[in-house]
Amino acid sequence: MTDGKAHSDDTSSRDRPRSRRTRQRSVIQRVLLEANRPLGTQEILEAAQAKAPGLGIATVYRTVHRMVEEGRLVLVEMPGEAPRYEASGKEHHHHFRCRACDDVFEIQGCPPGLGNLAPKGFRIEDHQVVLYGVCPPCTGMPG
Amino acid sequence: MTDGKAHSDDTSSRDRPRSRRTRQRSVIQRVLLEANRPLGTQEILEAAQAKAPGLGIATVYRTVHRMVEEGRLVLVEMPGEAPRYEASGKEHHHHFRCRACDDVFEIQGCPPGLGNLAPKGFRIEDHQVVLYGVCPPCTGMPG
DNA sequence: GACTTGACGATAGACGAATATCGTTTATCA
DNA sequence: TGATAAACGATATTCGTCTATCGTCAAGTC
Repeated sequence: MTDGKAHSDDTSSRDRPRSRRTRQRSVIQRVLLEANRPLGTQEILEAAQAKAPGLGIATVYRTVHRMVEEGRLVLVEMPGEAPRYEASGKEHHHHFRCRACDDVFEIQGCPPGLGNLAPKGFRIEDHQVVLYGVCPPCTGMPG
Repeated sequence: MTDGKAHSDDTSSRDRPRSRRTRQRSVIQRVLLEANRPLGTQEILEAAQAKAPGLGIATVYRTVHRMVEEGRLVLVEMPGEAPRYEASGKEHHHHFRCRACDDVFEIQGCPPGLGNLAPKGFRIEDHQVVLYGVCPPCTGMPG
């Protein structure tokens, strides 16, 4: 290691000042961890403002970045759209995007045979599957 | 039809002025149609400038948009990246993105069972698969 | 309660991508 | 070949997202 002195006892929190539990931060964290789907910054802002009026967009970005660094949140990118964030630690899964409400949902499971798709010579390290359609609420179905 | 008078003989070219065959346009079209992979605007610009020095980025955007409208090009979006474009009319396929050179390649075939992934109530209309890894040239392999 | 400083909200600025503008060039056709 | 306007290159402007700044607020601590 090159830097990281003082109270550095963990690689992932090198010399960051001690963090405080503020109302805004708790609300944003709760919103993200309780949502069972990835949220964008604007969604986070609106959901959080319902519980903490006046909360600003800068705080959303600050908190989200911090949580990503801490490993509590993962970045979810959908083609052609702004980043979303979801709680980390979940099982391997993919996403479904509703074309009616634009929400993104988690889809458990993974299609087999993905590793055999690419021709010889390609080294496959990872993959991402995105399903598009209409979610249950938007089809009028209960669930 | 509501508008479209004069020389309108095709729905897809309603009242657009007659197009001209210019050097720039031919070069851009050739670059795109001969590439066997989706290209971004910057890639298109650089490849086209090799054959038509001085060609500007505005012309790339103009030509690409026109070709998309004409149905000769389709938009290819990868998560978290700027749009790419590829020749249309190809069979259903997906893409592989090399993490070494950032190029995107076409992958024929499609994993089975994608329609069964989503839970009951979700109506699946479409899907997209993205593979990540290292392409043959970047692994040092011939092809 | 008072002090220290991390965190806040507001907002200006940065940034990359895309579009609009405009004077010049040139494809097309009589 | 000359007239017309489509297309061009350069570049200013816009746009959405994200970051930096800064004065104020308040969490944590003694």
